[in-house]
Amino acid sequence: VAATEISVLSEQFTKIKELELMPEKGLKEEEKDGARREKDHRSPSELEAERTSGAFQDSVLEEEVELVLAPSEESEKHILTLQTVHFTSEAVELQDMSLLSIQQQEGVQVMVQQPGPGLLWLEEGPRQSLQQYVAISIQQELYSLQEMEVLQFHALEENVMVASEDSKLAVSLAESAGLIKLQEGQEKNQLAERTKEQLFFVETMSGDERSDEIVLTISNLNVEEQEDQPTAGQADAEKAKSTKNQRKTKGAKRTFHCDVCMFTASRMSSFNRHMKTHTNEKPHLCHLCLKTFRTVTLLRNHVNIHTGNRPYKCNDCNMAFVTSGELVRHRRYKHTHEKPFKCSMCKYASVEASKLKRHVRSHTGERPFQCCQCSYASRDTYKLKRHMRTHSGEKPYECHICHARFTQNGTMKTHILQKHSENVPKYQCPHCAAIIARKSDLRVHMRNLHAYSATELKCRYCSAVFHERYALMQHQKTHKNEKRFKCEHCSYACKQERHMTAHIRTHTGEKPFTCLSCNKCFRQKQLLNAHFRKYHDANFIPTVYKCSKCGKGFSRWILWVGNSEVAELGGPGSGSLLRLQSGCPPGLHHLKAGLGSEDLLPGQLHHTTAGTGLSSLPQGPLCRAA
DNA sequence: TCCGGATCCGCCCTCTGCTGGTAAGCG
DNA sequence: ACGCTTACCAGCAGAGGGCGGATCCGGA
Repeated sequence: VAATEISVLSEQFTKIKELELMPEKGLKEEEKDGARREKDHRSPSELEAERTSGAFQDSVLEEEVELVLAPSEESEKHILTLQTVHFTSEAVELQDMSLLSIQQQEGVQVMVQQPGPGLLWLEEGPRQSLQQYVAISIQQELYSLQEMEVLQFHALEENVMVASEDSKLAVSLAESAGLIKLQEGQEKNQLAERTKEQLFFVETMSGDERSDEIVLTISNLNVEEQEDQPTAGQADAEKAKSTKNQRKTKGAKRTFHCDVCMFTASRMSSFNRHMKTHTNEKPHLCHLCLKTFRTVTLLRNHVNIHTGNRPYKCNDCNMAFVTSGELVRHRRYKHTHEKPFKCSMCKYASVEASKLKRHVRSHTGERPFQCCQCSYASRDTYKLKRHMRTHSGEKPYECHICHARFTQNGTMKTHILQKHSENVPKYQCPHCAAIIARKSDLRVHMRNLHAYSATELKCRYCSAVFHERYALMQHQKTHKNEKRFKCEHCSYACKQERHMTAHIRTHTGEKPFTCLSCNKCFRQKQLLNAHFRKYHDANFIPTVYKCSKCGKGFSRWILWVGNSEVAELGGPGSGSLLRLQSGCPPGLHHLKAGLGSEDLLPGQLHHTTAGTGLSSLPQGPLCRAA
């Protein structure tokens, strides 16, 4: 319990209460427990005038609760010690009209409930120690006073000159064995009628000479927040302050208006129930999770979550729900397909209003959920949450087979489908033979190869023009086997430009590749490399392929695959070997120029004589020029 | 006080589609 | 050997469906 001292004009309270207090003793008590004792001989209206003058600006609380009490600046007395304490909600009992409730737990706790005119009552539990606590809650904040024995409360109405002595509620803890209410119902009503101001000032003071009595006086109070430390409680206080129970009579029918939210009700009970929505009053406790609720019905629904009790069962399927609302919604989604919320800009309709609200953002472009780390903003909370993984690096989804991790569940499922599943669906391009694993990639394929191009796509080899890339590529393939590069100086022709470049050097005599070791020059880089390895690389061991028939060695050989394909391997040499079907050389024999294809035996290595090359071999089903 | 309907927020999911990096094929 | 092309792939965002849970309110 803190003992914060504030200066305040306080005489008014004593005048209001008409209490006889001893300033000297009050000062002592104030030093001891922060309670304030002082007289004030002015009326509430005078106080209000001073209040509105706004001179008083001292802070009351030490820590998280900072309030500014507004009465005046004249008094230098210390009025109240306030500090937030943890409040257990045990035995909080409020009635519809309750204004104040008091209870004792570990000592004494005083809880000021508002808004609403009505009762002031106190509930007291067993005293457990001499150290008493008085907790005062003003608009959800809870404050504590220490070592208080006698509590006296005084609720005052704004602009009431002097409150009746009878309206005071004096409670002696020694006497209080249970609930103590205002003693006179008539006085309660009077108080209820007159009490309009919803903020209260709580004043504590010693009650008698024995120094074991403390008087709390609750009166009107302007509670203002520190500018730099707004609190939820204060916000509610302001809301509550503006909330007035307005009973308007129109003929025989009365309506009740809430100034906070414009709610109206025709019945007092409805109005009172509504007004509870503007407070944090939640007296119904779930004993399983300690959550609190405003009504028994809400609590009952909540407890059903714990127990698994789902009383609302769907007749069309085996689903069951805790609340009727869930069942109705489920039936709309799954069975009736009723979608009452329709978009005015498109054909979209939804079961829930929130879905329509979310959908409308796709029309308006509204992105209310801003990322705090980049410029991204999303249209709903989930997308922002998902986006935040890009900053945190979180990858919550793991492939159970290869343990690769992913940021999104869908990405992981695609991964499993593509990498670890059989019979993976493929997507056939409707315009070509391409088969692509993903639909989205097929779309990319279509866009790149089959989309119409406004600009003309010219063939590299002729004057043909196309507007589709795929058609151009198909056309250019027709040039593939053409020896379209023709020598200007002889009849040589070839398919590749680089070959023609090398050939031209035979006419120009150009030998641009020079051996750094012996200055010998070559027309082609490969020839230089072979020269260098053969004559200047000490570690070079030439590979020799021997003819199985005569034992003659050769530096290169030919891979013959099946009956139709020939691939040349190996470097230039004095001759060539020919292997019919790779990896199975039961024997080797020479191939001589002019040898017939019938002499080539499958599975055998053959060779050509030096200088003849395979191009001189006869063409046939088993042997093509390579 | 209770019940049912309605509303709201939040969470998680699927489906979809685009993007950019990369490896492999090809010329 | 090199550059271009392209399918493959993970990352990421848009849109929407469905449900969980809390809350409010009218009416019985």
